[in-house]
Amino acid sequence: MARIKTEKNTTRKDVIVSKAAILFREKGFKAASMRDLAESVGVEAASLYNHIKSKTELLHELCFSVANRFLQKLDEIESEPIPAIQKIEKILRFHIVEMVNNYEEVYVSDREWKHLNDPYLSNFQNQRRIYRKRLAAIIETGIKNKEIKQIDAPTAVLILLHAISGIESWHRSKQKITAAALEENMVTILVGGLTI
Amino acid sequence: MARIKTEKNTTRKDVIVSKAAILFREKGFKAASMRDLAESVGVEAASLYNHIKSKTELLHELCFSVANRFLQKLDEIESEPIPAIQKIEKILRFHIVEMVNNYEEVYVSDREWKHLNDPYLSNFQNQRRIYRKRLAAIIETGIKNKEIKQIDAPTAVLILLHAISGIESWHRSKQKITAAALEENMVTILVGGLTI
DNA sequence: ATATATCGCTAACATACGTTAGTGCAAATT
DNA sequence: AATTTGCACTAACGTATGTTAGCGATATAT
Repeated sequence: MARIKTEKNTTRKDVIVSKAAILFREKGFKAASMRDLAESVGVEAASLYNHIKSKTELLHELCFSVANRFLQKLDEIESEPIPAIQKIEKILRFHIVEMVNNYEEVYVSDREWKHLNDPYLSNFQNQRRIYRKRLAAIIETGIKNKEIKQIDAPTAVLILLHAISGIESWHRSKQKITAAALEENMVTILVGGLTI
Repeated sequence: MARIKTEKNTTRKDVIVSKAAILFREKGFKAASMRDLAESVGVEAASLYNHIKSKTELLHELCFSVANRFLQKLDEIESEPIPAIQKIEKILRFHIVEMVNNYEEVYVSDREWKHLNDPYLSNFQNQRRIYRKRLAAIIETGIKNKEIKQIDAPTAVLILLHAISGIESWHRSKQKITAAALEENMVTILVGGLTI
C-alpha cells in the first residue's frame, strides 16, 4: 500500500490534478480514463476518490485556475499607464511564458473546456468571451491612437490567442529553439503585424 | 423504415461522413457516439454499419480528404514562379477559405487526428510534419531573398497555421464580419507581420 | 412480374467506463 | 501508548459504448 508521494506544500489532490493535466493533454479529456490516471499516479482508480469528487472536478480545477491567472494578469496590465500596443505585447508575452512553463494546464484549459458541465461551462465561456472583449478593447484604443493598423479588433484577438496555442507544436518538436527565442520570434511577427 | 436521403452524386456514406464531421466538431471524436450520429442521420445506430466499417473509418475519411486537398494545393502553389511571400499569402488565403467553407471537416482534421489508429496515425503525422517543413522552406527562401524578416521559419509556420484555426472562433461568434473581410484582416496582420 | 441486392430494423454482445461501498492498515494526534 | 483520522485496497454496481447477427421490407435489375 504505497501512498501518493507529495512534495512540500502540495496535497495529494494537487498531485492528482497535475497528473490529470498531463493525461488530458495527451489523450483528451474524454479519452483519458480514471484508470489511466490512477496508473500514472501509482494507485488504484477507486483510491482517487478519497481526494477528488469526480473526473469533471479535475477539469474544473484546471480550467479555472488557468483562467483566473490570466484574468488577474489582465487586470494588472490594463491599469498600467502605457500605450495600447505595449499592453498587447505584455499580454502576449505573458501568454507565451505561461504556455511554455505551464504547458499541460494551459493547453487543457484551452482545448478541453468543452467537456465542462453547466453551470461551470457557461461560466467559463462567459469569462472567455469577456476576456476577449477586453483584449479587443485595448486593440481598438491602439487603433484610435494610431499605434495599431486599422483592422478588425476581434479578428486580431483571435489571431493572437490562437497563434499562442501553436506553442503546442513547439513543445512537441524535436529540435526546439529556446523559449526566449520563441518568444522573441512570436512577438516580432505578431506585434509587427499589428503595428502601423 | 425511412432510408437515408441522398442528393445527387452523394452516396449514403457521404451523408454519414458529413454528419459525422459536424458531430465530431461539436463534441469531439471520443464524446460523439455512434448513437448520436445515427440520430442526426435519422436512422438506428446499427444501420450505419451497412455503409461504414467503423467509427474510426469516419475519422480517417475526414482527416485524409482534408490533408490531400491541402497537399495538392501546396504542390500547385510551390511550382508557381512567384516570390516566396506571395506563395505564403496564397497558401494562407487557401487555408482561410477552406476553414470558412469546409469548417467542420477542416476543424476535425486539425483537432481530432490524435484519435486515429496506427498506421493511419503515424501516416497522418508524417504528412503533417512534411507539410510544415515545406512551408518553412518557402519562408526560408523568402528570408534569403529579403522579402521576409529574419525570423525562425518553423515558428512562423506554427503561427500561421494556428492563427488560421482561430477561424473557429469566427464561426462561433454572433456578430460575424464577412468572410472576405476576415480574410483581408488576417492577411494584413499575418503577411504584414512577416514582411520586412 | 420475379429475383436479387440493398438497407434499416430489433436484439444483443462484450467491453470500458465513472463511481460507490466496505475493509483494514498506517500515519497523525492525543 | 491509545485513539482517531487518512488513505489505499478489493469488489462490484450501473450505464454507455462500438459493433455483430439475423430478419424483413423496399428499391433495383432482369
